Amino acid sequence: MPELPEVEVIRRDLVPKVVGRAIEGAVLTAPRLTRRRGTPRGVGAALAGRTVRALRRRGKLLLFDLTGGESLVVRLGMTGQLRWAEHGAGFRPDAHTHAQIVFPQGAVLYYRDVRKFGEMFLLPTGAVDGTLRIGREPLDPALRAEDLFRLSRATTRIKSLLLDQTRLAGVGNIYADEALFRAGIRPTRRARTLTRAEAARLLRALRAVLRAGIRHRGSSISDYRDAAGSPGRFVRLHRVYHRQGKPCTACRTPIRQIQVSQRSTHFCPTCQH
DNA sequence: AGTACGCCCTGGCCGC
DNA sequence: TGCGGCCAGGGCGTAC
Repeated sequence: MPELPEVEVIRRDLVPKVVGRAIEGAVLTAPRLTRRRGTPRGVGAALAGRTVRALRRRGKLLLFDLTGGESLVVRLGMTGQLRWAEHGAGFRPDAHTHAQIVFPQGAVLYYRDVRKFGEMFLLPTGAVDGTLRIGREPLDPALRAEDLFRLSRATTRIKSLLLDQTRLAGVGNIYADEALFRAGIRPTRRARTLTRAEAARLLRALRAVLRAGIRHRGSSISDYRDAAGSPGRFVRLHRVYHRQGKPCTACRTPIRQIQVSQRSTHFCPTCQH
């Protein structure tokens, strides 16, 4: 389940591999992968001959900025993986491998996605933000506590608000639960009940947990792998996610699991208010 | 407009 | 051992 930290790890791994290199050709074999409205057939062929000018991340999206003024947008969904291979070493494509982007000297970037929730499409580079209605970057220093306070003036529960990509980009189920625990805020709280002090605490906790996630190369619950195929280590440092019934790291109260907006949600009933 | 919810997809796990 | 059914959840489309 790649969220901001996992996508950032993949981005950092791939930058030295792909930036400045020309794509020789690309084959996209799963029609579902290019299901986005307006995506022409033959996206793969359209990539041939273009050079990757930059590799950026916006929320959970990877953006390959290409010569020709367009960006290849890759959304990994739940189980999407980008895997780098050189001379056939590093990854062998299997039945769940739905795309390959071929670079010079036998290097290939594979896209593998068991559940096919992910997608790929091309957008004009300058139109990415406008087209995708994507929210603020939590790690952007320009985002202030006051901004999060204003964003949270909504009746929805704070957990759902954190997951709303049009408000805040990149936060998924794991990092939302972990950030709320570290901020001492119950996931079921109505967002608009948060005080300025709580919004500030939440932003600090969110940033800390996202940075720790990147530092430990992501959270591998089941499918997440980096570009080299290695799992992340951050799952060992989770304090609530998937720890239901286990003692809270702060007070020993058993961690509870509930549903919030159809998402499994984990929290400490003693530490979070 | 803002919020809620079903659905897409597959593998893994649980219970019988 | 086999198998049906449920669960995981990111994000879109639709309903309210």
